[in-house]
Amino acid sequence: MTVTIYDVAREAKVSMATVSRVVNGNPNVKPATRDRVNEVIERLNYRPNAVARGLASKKTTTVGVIIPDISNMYYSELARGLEDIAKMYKYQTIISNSDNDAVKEQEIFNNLLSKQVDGIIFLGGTLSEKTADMIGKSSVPVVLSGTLDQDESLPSVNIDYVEASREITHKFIESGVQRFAFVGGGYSEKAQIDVLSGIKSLLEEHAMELPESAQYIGTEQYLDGEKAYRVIKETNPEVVLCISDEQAIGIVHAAQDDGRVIPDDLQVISFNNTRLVKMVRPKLSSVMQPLYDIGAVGMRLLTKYMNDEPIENQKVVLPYRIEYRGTTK
Amino acid sequence: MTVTIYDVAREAKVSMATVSRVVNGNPNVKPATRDRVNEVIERLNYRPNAVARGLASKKTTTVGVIIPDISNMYYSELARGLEDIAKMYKYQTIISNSDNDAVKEQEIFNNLLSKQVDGIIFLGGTLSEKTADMIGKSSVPVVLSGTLDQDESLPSVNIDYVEASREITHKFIESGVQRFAFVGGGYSEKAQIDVLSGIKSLLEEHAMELPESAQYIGTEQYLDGEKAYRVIKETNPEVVLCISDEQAIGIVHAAQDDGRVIPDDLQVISFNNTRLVKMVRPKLSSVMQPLYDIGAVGMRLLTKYMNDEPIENQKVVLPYRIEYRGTTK
DNA sequence: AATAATAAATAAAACGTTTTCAGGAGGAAA
DNA sequence: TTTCCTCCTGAAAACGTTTTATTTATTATT
Repeated sequence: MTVTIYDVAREAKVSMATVSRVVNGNPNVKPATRDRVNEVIERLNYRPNAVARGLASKKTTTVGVIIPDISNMYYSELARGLEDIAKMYKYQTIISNSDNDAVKEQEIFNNLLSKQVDGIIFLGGTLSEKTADMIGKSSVPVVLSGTLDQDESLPSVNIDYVEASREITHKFIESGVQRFAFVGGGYSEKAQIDVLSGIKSLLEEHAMELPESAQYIGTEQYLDGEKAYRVIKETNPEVVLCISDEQAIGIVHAAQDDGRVIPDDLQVISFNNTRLVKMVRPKLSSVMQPLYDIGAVGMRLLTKYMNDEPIENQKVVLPYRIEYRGTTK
Repeated sequence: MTVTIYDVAREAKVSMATVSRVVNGNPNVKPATRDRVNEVIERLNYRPNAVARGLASKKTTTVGVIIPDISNMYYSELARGLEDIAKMYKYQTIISNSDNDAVKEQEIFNNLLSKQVDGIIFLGGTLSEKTADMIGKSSVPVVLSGTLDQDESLPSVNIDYVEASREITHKFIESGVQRFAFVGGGYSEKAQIDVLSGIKSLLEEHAMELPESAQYIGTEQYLDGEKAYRVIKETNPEVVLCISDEQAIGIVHAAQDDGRVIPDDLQVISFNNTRLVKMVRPKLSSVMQPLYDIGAVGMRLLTKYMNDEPIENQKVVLPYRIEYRGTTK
């Protein structure tokens, strides 16, 4: 039925080994033989069975991707970067949604190992201790894209949220802002912690503080942004730093519905930087994260591990840029 | 190093065949034996090698997904639906971006076959003749989600764009609209053709027509929407039907910048229905497509093919709902 | 208690490759 | 001519399962 390497060998009057060499571009084969084999391959329309190949060679040219939610713009952008680079290096990607749930992550991880993937990319806003443990013990290389583990010992690609947060806070303090608010939530727990610590550290330096009541942790969705506004307005903030774009937009609209003028009465800036930021009026000020690149660089790093290339930097920090658009003064 | 079925067999003092039966839940094994084997599996932390399994059984419990662009909200929503159902049926998904390019589709398809996937889901706005051909000849089942082939002979899941388009056009004609415009482009060629045919057929019934100059075909992105506005404004349309949400939002903003009031001076309605529609002001009127379900139902259909279950309907048409929000009167 | 029927277990082949090791064909060097 | 390389090629083992055909153990039937 299906044509195997054996059929090709017989037809070309060579051994399977030779066919295998031709298929894999091994130079140890006489050009004449090579041509003959290739002709037969063409004629029989032979397509190597990657499963058999994987069993024999212990390499599957497949990488696993653990992602919180592929329908989330932030992560789907990362995924695209990932996949492009994977394809460039001839890898296929098995993608699985985890909802950033430790139990599901564990399940997926085991499934991937059972499928004998050559490496794994882990995306997720939080890295639970259990998950970090599992990754640490992994027999195949794992790279974190857009996350960090507690002790930063795992290979990862990120941006520096603390620094971005400090830079923003600094700018607002300079311009005389007195009352800050913070909105986070959803998958982005790590970002949340870092951004908060950035704000707090800088406020502290200026003998200011961020009251509990000016902090809202929700679900990173648009509707949750509207909810967030109702909560934080109690502290009458002049500016709100918000992790998620969707939430930020929700806040903008809720504020407008409440009769506030953006950015005069309230300034808003977000950290996710999906394409959304330019699709609303006023345009959302945000931290430009190189989402595509975070994925792409992560995958590139993983290929290095998989091919035993030398690693200069197991922890990559990508640059960000802060763009002040319409929602800030 | 890695523990194999053979190690388990030796340790449990049974044959590999018995271990295999236990692992696969085959009932022909004495409870006592089963327990003993399971204990050993647990103790040795045995994890079956899916690659070897795939080779021996000729089933990989893996499905391929050919998708134009995972970072596109429309498709990533489908992908999430897909993957959830796949997971439910114990399948893993290899996802690959095609940009809806026939050559890439061909490449991906061959890679997937070489990986011995049990089935393939094809997503794409257009189905080129070559691609349709390839799918027709496929040795594994293929289901189209959100596309149709020319002669509608392939299994597919869709909504009826023609009907939706006619319904909308009818509503506007009733309300006295005289000048229509249409904006399409990007991956959604099939949708485009259907929506256009819907508009035209209904206009014809009312002795009206859609001039060429009121039709714009671009790239489905936000910025392209602004461009689209500049083109179609020449015909001074009262309403524009637009395939892509992003484009539609671009049109709304461009029109506003041009001093028009939405929806009084210009009404806009779109067909993609991503989460975007509720994230802009005024909220975008749109055809509510069950995106998640188109993916989910497609995958369910595929599982039926893969498991030789009886198929009632190889062509599934899912219901849509038209929601008139802020961008229409 | 003997036999038939059924259930449980095994041995070994098969799946389609890669890879290791060994060997043959030529050609160059001694 | 002999010996030594180098370059090609082939035979066969290995990869870790499932599956088929067979054997052995157990239970039911008379």
